[in-house]
Amino acid sequence: MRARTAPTLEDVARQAGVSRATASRVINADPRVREAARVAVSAAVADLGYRPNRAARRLVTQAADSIAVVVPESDERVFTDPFFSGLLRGVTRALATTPLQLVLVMGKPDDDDRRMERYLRGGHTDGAIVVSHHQDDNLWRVLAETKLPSVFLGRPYADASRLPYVDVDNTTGAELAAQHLIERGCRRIGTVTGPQDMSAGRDRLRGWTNALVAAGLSVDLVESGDFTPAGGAVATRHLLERAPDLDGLFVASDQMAVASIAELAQSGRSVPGDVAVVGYDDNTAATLSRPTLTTVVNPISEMASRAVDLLLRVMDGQDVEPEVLSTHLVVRESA
Amino acid sequence: MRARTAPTLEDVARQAGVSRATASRVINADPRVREAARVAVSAAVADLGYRPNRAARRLVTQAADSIAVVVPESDERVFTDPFFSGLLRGVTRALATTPLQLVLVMGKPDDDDRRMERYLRGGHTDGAIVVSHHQDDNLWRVLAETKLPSVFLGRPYADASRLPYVDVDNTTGAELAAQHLIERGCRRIGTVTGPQDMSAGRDRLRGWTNALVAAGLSVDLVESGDFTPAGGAVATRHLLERAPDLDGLFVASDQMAVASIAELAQSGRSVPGDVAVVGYDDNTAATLSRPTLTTVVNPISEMASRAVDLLLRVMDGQDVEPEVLSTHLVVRESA
DNA sequence: GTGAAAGCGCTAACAT
DNA sequence: ATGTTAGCGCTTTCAC
Repeated sequence: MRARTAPTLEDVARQAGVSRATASRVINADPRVREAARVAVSAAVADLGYRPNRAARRLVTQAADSIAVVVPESDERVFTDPFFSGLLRGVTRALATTPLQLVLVMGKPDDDDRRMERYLRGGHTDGAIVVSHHQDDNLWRVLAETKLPSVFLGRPYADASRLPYVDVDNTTGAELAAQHLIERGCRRIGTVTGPQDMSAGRDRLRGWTNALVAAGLSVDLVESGDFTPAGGAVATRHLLERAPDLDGLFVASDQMAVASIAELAQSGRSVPGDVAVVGYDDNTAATLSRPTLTTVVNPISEMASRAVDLLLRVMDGQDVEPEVLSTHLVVRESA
Repeated sequence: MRARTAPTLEDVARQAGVSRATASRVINADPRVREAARVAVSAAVADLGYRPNRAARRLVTQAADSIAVVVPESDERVFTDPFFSGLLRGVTRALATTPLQLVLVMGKPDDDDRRMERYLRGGHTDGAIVVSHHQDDNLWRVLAETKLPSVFLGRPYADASRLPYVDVDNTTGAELAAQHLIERGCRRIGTVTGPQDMSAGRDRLRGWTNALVAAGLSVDLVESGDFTPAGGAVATRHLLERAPDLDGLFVASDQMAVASIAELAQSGRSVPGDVAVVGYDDNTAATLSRPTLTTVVNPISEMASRAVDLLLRVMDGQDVEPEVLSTHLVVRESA
């Protein structure tokens, strides 16, 4: 009859005929243990179904055994935008092979005073991945001060942080999108941007601008969005008022692009017939949309797992370089 | 100058001029402490910015300070289906006012052997909320055996478990949907069901059947889906082959309904002109879809927070009764 | 009502 | 290479 309570390291040691310390060494892969002892302990662990008590380990190592994914956005946004689903999926998968647990920390900075900052400073995690970083977020400062190993997913707005990051080449991505529109024959091309206090938002606007300038087209049709469907709809409406002859549109996120298409339909315009539309992200919204979206791939899951790799290396004390992934366009029905 | 390391209970006690034990009592709201001591300790806590060390507390109380949300589905599904986003949002919010942490446990039972079962048996959490329960999942057995406080979100397939649950009246919801189609004048009405090894799938089929039988219509046009867009598309195609004269369709989830509409369009049929479509869930897919979806409200976030309330009470040793929420139809463009 | 002391399960010096 | 020992920060008897 197996004992009611979970087996402890003590039990393992006794059954293996060694001391607690040796058992601990085996479990933590310390090299200096005899083969025989190693085998005995491993057998005991398997037999007893031993699992180290996390709380006890944390208490003594002062490590949290977890990493935080920090998202300075409302839970509403986080749980509603496919971008974040992809993010969470990537992080979850990358963490699956480690003993690390994922702690999701979200909320606008002002939401609950400085809850996030307190959490980060509290030493509750061994590392952090910061996503959706805005210009005014002082997260990078907190992170630098606490020396908490951390990496940004998406280049931080100001490079001043000197913190490692993984990003995708948003500028080129947006250029690809705009060029596609131009090659299609569009001449009156607008854009609904992402937030201009985020590097992704700015880079995508820059890419769009680059392409239009190169083609000798006017770059006046810019309306700013905030990556939400509602914001995208408003921006599109404004664009239409300013340029009823709009024939091409680059929208900085798929979620906004879907809203744009709805607005366009509302105004009696067909897509891509009257207005060709290119989105950004290539998430579920792109394939669920009618027409399906021509869009730029934003490999969020891959970026997430790369960010985890990077973070693991930082936590290991290694020096790391930022990583920037390349991207490409996926042509579907909308343009 | 503040100390580099976080203040401990010892520090608080010293500053308040009491023993560690008394400080602990104040923090845990033990009634037997003098008012003066209570005030002194509280002041010290505030002054020092003291936060109890979770690991230490866990170690001694043997409690995990966390609850698990158990989803026997692939991470792909969980992070892709808006239903689960709503779930997570509801749980997160309900937990915000407690010191409990959320641990997401997901994966098909066979995915990683019996990882889930091990986790649940391991005593790593103080309670569990089980979502998306299938007929063959033996989770309820594990839960009953371990006596881990738990509640199902969505009635378990077999009531045998005697475990508390919160559910929504799926049968009535589906009836509402079918009745709407009937009142609209549809006479050849089909349905794409949810998985028949889940109570939600069966209840929704039952509701559809009830309504059609009551109206004297044939109930032969049933094709089973699995709540995924791909499954919904296939089922719709089959339905169309069997009944080219289909004029009404009840789809058991919004995600599948969107796929159905795409299939319908593919076959040259308009919605709602040729075929009226009603979905189920009322999540983001419903409003992002073109045409927008007429659908039945599935108040997942509310169910989630109710489930948390229920679980908290179970953890507190109280007896609880299952809760079943009512629902209603939201009429939009698709029917 | 309060303090002293034991101990939760583990790791990490420090011996040997 | 291995055992002994001392805590990590907290709660909880058990005395007083």
